[in-house]
Amino acid sequence: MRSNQRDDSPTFTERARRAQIVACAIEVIAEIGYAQTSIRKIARRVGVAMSVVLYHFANKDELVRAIAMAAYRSAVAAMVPALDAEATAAGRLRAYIRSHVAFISTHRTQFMAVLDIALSYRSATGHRLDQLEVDPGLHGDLAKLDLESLFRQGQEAGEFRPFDARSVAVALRGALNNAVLETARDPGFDVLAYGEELVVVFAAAT
Amino acid sequence: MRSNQRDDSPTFTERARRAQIVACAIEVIAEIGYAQTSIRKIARRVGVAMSVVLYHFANKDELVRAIAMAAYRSAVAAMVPALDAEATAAGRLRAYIRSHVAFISTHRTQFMAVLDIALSYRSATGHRLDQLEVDPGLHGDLAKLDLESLFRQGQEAGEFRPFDARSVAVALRGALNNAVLETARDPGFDVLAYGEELVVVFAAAT
DNA sequence: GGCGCTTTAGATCGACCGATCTAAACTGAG
DNA sequence: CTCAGTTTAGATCGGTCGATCTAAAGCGCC
Repeated sequence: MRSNQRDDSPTFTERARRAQIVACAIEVIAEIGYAQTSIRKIARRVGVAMSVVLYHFANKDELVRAIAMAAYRSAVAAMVPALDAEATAAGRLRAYIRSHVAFISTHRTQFMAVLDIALSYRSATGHRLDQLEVDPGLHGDLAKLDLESLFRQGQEAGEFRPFDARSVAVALRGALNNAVLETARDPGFDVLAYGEELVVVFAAAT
Repeated sequence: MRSNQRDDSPTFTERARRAQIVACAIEVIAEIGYAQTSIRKIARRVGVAMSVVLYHFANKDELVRAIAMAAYRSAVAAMVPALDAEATAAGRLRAYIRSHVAFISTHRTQFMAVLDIALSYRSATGHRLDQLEVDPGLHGDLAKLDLESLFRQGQEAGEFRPFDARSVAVALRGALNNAVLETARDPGFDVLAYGEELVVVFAAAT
């Protein structure tokens, strides 16, 4: 029976299974790619019937959302403290790049899976999604990771030259995401050294 | 009957159909994404039976290869002359960025389709492909578009500071590819202005 | 120890996939 | 006009997909 709390608290089994399914789904996506990943293959990896996965997640979209949520939570936990420790915009930019590549190197499969989802996912009408949906509680912390406003703050404080904030943000995000793809292509790629090059490049650029 | 040439010259119908199918495939991929694109949907867009597509292309892979070939050919035709007109490595870097973003803005759907393929495509074992296969005849010109060796040449000539050529190449490729994704997310994104920002950023960085 | 909720396996559904086959329609040279 | 080669439409194949349903098994509480 459920606990005597209000009826919204999940069972122990429920939470463990969901976490197990999410973990296995991340592995499968990182291995064979999101496009080739099916609920059947995830269930096979977990070692249960496919109906079990769809019992714990209403449909495929909800499973994908849970994967993204888990990744965002760990990324925020790794990066936000590093940014909060910096007083200047230039310092926060360095911390953003360094904590980002550090997260990539320590959470490789998780990041690859989420990036693959973000690049592959389309709505029913074929539109890409701007951002994977996350819990409302994460929005505040996610705002701290908005590069464009970080650049603007640095410009207002006179730390940065007056470049186009959006363009440089797009460029840096592209450079960071490409680090994940490069790691997928060549597992020996040194992501941390790459991050230090980015620190130099974007320090000179701003 | 076929022409009196040796038997490898395609019919007029053959070449026209292949070109038509490739063009429609690019449209479909750009609209709904490579993952959701099927031979059936391409055939529907062309207005023929699915078997017609598979009559002109042995299988899906050969069709994808033809799409990539067409895109590479037009990209090489647009970018290589711009690079050849420059005498210095710094000039070639500027020409690379400017001709690249110009190509993106003039061949948007084509570039989006090929990038989508490159990001989505996996081998049977799940590995990404490093590079889409192209005609041997294109390899020479494609080598001129290798950013890493461009950076190395500039360093040997003393034009560039001694940064890690591969890292900066990965960063620039990521920044340029992200321009295509940003355009997909926001059709109003000014790719040419973005390119000028990149010229400034990577001039300062090198 | 039996009851009720949770969780499971397995069968099944309709849909779409890439690929193949057959036969008909088309086309141009003789 | 005839006929061989080219190109087409349409049916069909085996397979995988996400989703649903049913019935049984598991399990904590009384």
